[in-house]
Parts: sequence; structure tokens; C-alpha cells
Amino acid sequence: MTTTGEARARAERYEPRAIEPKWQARWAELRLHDTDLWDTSRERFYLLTMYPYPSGALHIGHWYIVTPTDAIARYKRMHGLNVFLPIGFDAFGLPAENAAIKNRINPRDWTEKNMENMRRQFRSMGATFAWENSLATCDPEYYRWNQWMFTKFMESGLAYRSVSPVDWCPNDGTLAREQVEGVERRCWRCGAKVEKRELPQWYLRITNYADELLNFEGIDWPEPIRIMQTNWIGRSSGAEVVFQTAPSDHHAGGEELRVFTTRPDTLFGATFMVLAPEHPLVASLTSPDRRAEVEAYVEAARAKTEIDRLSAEREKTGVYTGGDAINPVNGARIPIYVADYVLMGYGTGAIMAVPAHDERDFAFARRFGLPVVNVVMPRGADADAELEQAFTEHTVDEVMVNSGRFTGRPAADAWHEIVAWLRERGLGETAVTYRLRDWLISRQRYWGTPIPVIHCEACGPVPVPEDDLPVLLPDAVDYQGSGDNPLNRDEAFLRVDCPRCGQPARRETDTMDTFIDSSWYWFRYLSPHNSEGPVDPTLAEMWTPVNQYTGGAEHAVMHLLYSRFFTKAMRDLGLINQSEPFRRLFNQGQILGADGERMSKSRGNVVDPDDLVARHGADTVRLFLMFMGPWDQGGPWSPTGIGGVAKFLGRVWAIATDPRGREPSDPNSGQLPAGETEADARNRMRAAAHRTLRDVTVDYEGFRWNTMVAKLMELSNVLWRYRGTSVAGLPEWDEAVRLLLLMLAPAAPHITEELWSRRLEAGGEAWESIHVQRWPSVDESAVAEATREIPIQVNGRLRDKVTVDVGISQIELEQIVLARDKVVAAIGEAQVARVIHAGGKLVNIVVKG
RNA sequence: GGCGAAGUGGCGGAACGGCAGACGCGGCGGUCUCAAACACCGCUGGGGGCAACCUCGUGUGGGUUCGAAUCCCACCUUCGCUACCA
Repeated sequence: MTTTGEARARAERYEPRAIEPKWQARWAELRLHDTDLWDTSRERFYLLTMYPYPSGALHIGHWYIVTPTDAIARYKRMHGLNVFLPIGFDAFGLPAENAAIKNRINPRDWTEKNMENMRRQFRSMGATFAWENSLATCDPEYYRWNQWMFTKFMESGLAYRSVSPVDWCPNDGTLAREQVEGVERRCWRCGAKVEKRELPQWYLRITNYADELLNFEGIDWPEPIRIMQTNWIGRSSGAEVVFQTAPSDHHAGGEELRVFTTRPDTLFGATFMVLAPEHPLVASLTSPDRRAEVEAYVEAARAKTEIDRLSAEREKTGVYTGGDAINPVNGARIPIYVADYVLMGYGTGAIMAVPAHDERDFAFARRFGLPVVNVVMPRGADADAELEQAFTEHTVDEVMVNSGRFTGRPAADAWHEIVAWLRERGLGETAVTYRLRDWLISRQRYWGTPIPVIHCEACGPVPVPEDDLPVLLPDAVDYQGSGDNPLNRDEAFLRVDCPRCGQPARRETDTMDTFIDSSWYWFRYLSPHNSEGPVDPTLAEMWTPVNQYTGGAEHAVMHLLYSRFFTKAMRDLGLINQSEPFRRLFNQGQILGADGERMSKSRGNVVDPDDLVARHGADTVRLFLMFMGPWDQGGPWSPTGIGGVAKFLGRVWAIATDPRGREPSDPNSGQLPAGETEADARNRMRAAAHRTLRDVTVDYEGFRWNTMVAKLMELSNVLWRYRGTSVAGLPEWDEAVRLLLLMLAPAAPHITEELWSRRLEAGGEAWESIHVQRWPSVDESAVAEATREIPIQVNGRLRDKVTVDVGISQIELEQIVLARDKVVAAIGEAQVARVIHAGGKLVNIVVKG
């Protein structure tokens, strides 16, 4: 018998550091992953993963997204598809600028350096990106097309400038609405409390596409994302109703006051009205004796941050303006209040308040002692009962009360009848309102795409002519140690003549939200250096929509919604002719820090993949991330268990390189399992390999990596048991090893390539990468089984098992089953009522008594 | 408050109408070693039994079914998103 030391000296061990860089270099040299986009001979597959922000280094979360995406690419290539898997950098944005201010360096240098490091890291994981098609959004070659499209949008009216209250972060300037987070109303980037400011800003009319964005036909996206987008767009249908202001000492009256309501059936119950503090009619409605109070309230509301406005247990506040309105259905004179629970940005910024049937109005009425009039009640209820809370049910069996001519009508019908009545008199109409607002894209920051506009005193804002694009972002900037946009001080940048009238004018200094960049980048990957236009129409037609997109769900109502909008807007510019960007979307889960919190430098819980790779090798890290759990789940990072994956690869290595090796410390090593013949073993290996292939293929298709890896582990365990025995090295063994390597190749590309090349060498064959091999096909005859073990239940409880021929008839099976000792014992004195044969998989005997 | 997802061994998780706990970690016992690490072999949901086996078990309570972790109803808990949207 050999000693362990001798055995080890003989068998070469798996050493990832020795093989991974070698193959990465070889793949790059052979340009194995650059895609020939013009190849029409094969089916195309555009696989896209969300491009990263060049923060400096990849963290384990990037690996968690990219590793399986890369495995999909490799798997699809093995099916003969022409796969395009590009990567680039979301290279504009605040961290670069903040780093620049702090360290007094140029954001461009900082960004370039980070991208270089991250490219190295991507290569170290063996990712098969098409680097030839890479892009960085801070490159003028890229952002000039942001500008070009912006000017087109200006021409078509899709981009516009407007002065309105915007969310303002003291550090980061203006924010889009979805960049303000949580109850606390904090900035998504820096966490500062967000205020409201009144500023002239640029917007894109995403609301024009609200209805189209609600339609998800033809795209296969996760239900939760579709729901989130649907809720975010927030379509609600109701009616717009015109009230008139009532004349009084200080106000002439007769002015239209429009409100939006989803409950026109409750119109008779409107006992007061409420205007948002910003509403234009507030000033003229306010009576002299109330002016001081109203102005103070409006001023306070403006100064308040949203947090304050929402805090205090949502206690309702407000003041009476001294003005009144006339309810169009019954002529009632009702008071008009100002209150900040009504928002200027939604509907018309004014509401009719129906305290009996709206919780907020009810609370307000209670607080201010305003009348509550019931107008919709359950059939048979007391019409004038005093309500404890607002009655908001609106099902089928409510009837109208206190509603003039409509009293007694079913509430469901009255909804339409009242709208019809209003329509006839020109006092109202059905209307649809959206929660979605136009997209605020101005940012008072330097490191972004300059908005290509020139402000001329005579001509107003004028788009920069196409021939003058791009408006280059000046590289030499002086921050003077402040967060101010340095473009505001850059005279060379600012001074320009008006392209329309030639008079001296001034450039716009705001830059674009970086979500503009990411709203069309996948088109640009197809022709990143194209100087004719943003997209190459032929390539776009060939390759888009993207077949599969992978990335985090946190972008549900930001990037993923903007991208859909942009695709439609680009379609309407005639650039492309498709309406959706991503045919299929998969949202992987998020890897959290070991503490269960989101990974961040400030928390100090970031996991560095370089360390892990240095210790275990890229293949082990890749496989471990895939093995952790379902891909859409994510979870807290824990490295315990990575040793199990390393052990698995070590065994694969030993199986492939040393089939005759034995385990010195195992006395049974080299022996077939007790009672098993060589023929049994050969069948078993073959069956195991082909069953694994059948099942693993399904897992690959469904991105179920954890079970995929588990099944490959099972197959390796079968082979491990036979290693060193008389069947090791026989054709069945050899076939099983071959299949194991092929199935593992997309997930663990380096070790499989190494072992594959050794096989070819040993067999005297010329080298050909494992990654260009065809995915094997299942031999059904190997999978088929002659006998089957049938579990036997009595009244649903497992009592016995029996192995029978697969083709056995139910009658025969029943005879065998009922004769089994354990079954007889379990039945006892009882009577057999029924015998259930569950598809030949199980027998259940139902007994009574 | 609203919308959504999820609750299974000590842990990550399999199974998604038909043998609960695949696969792996950890733990326990053993082989090898001067020793440690590595590697290897065996056991490992709880309770009972020398054993074959019995019994209880998938957040809680009901229901449907021959049979429920899986389907239905109610509740509890956790995590995401949202937040006075008229």
C-alpha cells in the first residue's frame, strides 16, 4: 500500500492560479468573445447586463450578476447561437465629481483609472465580454448623441423648460422624483434631507407615453416589476368637475375652479373645497381679514420640507381663505380652504372635499368642524346616520341619498349619470389622471452631458445646431473647493453667440441626469464609434430588442421605465422601429453584507472579490455564487461553504486526471460497491450522466444555478465512488467525464478548458476550446430504467416500498402490494376501500374501519 | 396605510399535489500524520428503541383532497417598494 505522501506526489492537484490566467490570455488572444455582428448565418442572441458605475472596484455583488450572465452566454454559444454580450461604464455621475473636489483631481482621470481596474477585474473572472464594443458614457463620442437626441426632442416638443418647485438636495442639486427616497424624503445618493425649490428646469414629456407604458404586451418581465411600474404610473380614471367661485365683498366670483375626482357620484356630498398652497387662485380668493393668516400658511408650506409636511401623524392643517365656491349640482355655497394635503402636482391642485366618503376629507372636516353629508349608503341604511369614519365602500349595493334627483339611484349607475348630467351643461367630463410626472433631467452639476442649449436674450432658449455638436464638457475645471457647478465660472464655455440672431448669448450650464445615458446605451454597443447617428439602423434591426437583460430590481421605476420611454421616443424620431427595449428581463437578488445590510464602503462590509479569487480561484468563486441559492433571491454574504465548492472542483480534477487513483485511507477504495457487478456500474454511470444532462439543461434554461451545481456534484459523487475501480476508464466512465466537463464549462470555464485540453492531448487530438463545443444531447435509452421503486402508502402514510418492472400492470402491482407483510400489518382489521395508483409513481391504499 | 415577495434541520437551501430535508456547510466519530492543516471514510431533523421499526415534524389556525411544504381562507412574522395621488 502506498502512503499518502507518495500518492500525493504522484497525482497533480488542482491549482487554479496555475491555469486561470493562462486561459484568460488565450481566449483574449483568440478573440473568442468578440462578436461578428454582421454574421447572418447563425441565430443571434443579444444578452445584456446592467453596466456598472466605475466606482473604483468591483464588489462581490457585481460578480453575482455577471457570473451567471456569462454562463448564459457560454451556454447559448454551445447551442450555436451568435451571442453578443457587451459591457461598458455608466461613467458620468456624482461620485467622480465628489472625489474630484475632495482630492483636487479631474473627474475624468479618476473615472479612467477606475475603469481600467474594473476591466482587469472583469477579465480575472473569465467573463466573455465583447470588449471591442465597449463604451463609456463620459466619452464625447457617446454623449454627443444624448445632446443630438435632446435637440430633436426639443424640436418635437418632447423636451421643454419650465419653472416649478423641484426636489432639491443641498449637496447634489435637483433630483428626479424617484431619486428622493423614503418617508424621510432623503437624497438617494448622499442621504441629505431634500427641500423644495422653484427653478427653471428641463423636462422630458414621459407623461405623453403614460398609457403606452402601461402596456406590457410582448415582453416577458417579472410580475413585480410590471406591478411597480403600473403603480408608479398610477393611472386613475374619474371626472373633472367645474366649480365656480362665489361672489363676495373681496372677490368678483364666477371664476372656474376645476377639480379632479374619482368619485363624481359623491358630488352632492361636497361640503367644502381645498386648494393646494401653490394654487394660482389662492391669492384672489383670500379675503382681506384672512390674508395674513393665509399668506403665512402658504409661506410655511413652501418652506417646509416634505418630511415636515408629512410628519406629525399626518395631522391635517389648513386655513379658510374667506372665499367660497358654488357646487354645480345643487348650488350650495361651500367654503374654500388652503391645505397642504392637497398637492399642486397632481390632478388640478384643487379638490372637492366629500368628508362622508373620503378619509382625508373626513379628518379635515372633524378638525375644522365642517359639515358631513352622506350621499352614498348601503341599501336600507339610515341616510342621515352620523358616521364614525368615512364610508368609502363602493361596491354594488350602495344607493344614493341626499342627492337631489339622483337620490335612490344605485351608486354604480349614478357615477355615470352625474357625469352625463355635468357634460350636458358643460360642467364636467370624464378624465384620466396619472401619478407619473414629467421627467426632470436638469442637474446643476459638472460631470454629465451638457444640455445643448444657448440662452439668448432676444430668442430665448435655442437648441445648439446639429453641426455644432457635441457641446464638449471642458476638461480643465476649477472647483475652488466648493460643490458649485464650475461651468458657471468658465467664461470660455459660457460665452457663445446665439445661433439664431448672432447676438452674444450664454450657454446652459445644467447637465443631464445620468439616467439619460443608460436609457439607450444598448443600441450604442452595436456601433459605439458610429459618427452618422446614435444607432446603426441595420444593426439595430438585426439585434434589438435585447433578448435577455439581467440586473437589479432596484431600477424598477427608474432605469427600466426610462429605457422603455426612450425606446418609444426614439421610435417616434424614426431612429428605430421597435417599442420595447428588453424582451426578457431577469432580476437577480442583491448580495448584502455579512451584517445583512446593503454593502457600502461607509459600513465597511464590502466583500472584495480579488481576495477570494486569490485564495480560491475564479472558478470556485463563480460556482460558489451560483450555488448559494436561487439567483433572484440574493441574501447576506457568508463565505462558509466555499470550501465545499472547492472540494467539488478538486474531485472533478482528480476524476478527470487520475481515474485510477485510490484513496489510501479508505479500505474500500478500488472496490465496486457491495453487490454491484461491473455491468451494473457501467449502466449506472451512463444513466447518471444522461439523467444529469437532461435535468441540468432544464436548470440552465431557467437560470436555476444552485440546483444545476448540485446535480453536477451528484454526478461527480457517482464517479468518485467508482474512481480507482475496474470500471474507471471504461467507455461509460469516459463518456460521463466528458459530459460532466461540457455541462460544467459555462459555469467554471477555466478548469474545464484545462481538463478538456488534456483529454484532447491524451487522445492525440488537435486542440479546440471546450467553449466552442456543441451542448451534448441526451441519450434517452440511457435514461430509461427497467425497474422502479414504488412507495406504498396506507391512508396517505408511507408504510413500505417495492421495486417492480416499469411496465407492470396496475392489477399485478396491486396484488404484489397487498401481499406485502408491512402492508398487511398496516391494514390490520380494516377494509380496503380503494387503491390509488398515482401515475405509476406511488400506490396509496385507502382503508376504512 | 397600500402593493409585492417570502417563512422548510444548527446554517445556505432541495422538493412546488405523491418517499420532506437533494446538494453543500457546520457538527460528531474514525483513517492518515510525531503533530497540526489538508485529504479520505462513516453518521447527522426532534423524541423513543439494542434493533427491524414506531412517532412527531415545512410560521399559526381552519379548509379542499385518497394524499398538502405545495392549492384555498384567516391570522402572525420578516424583507422589499410606496407613501395624504383626490
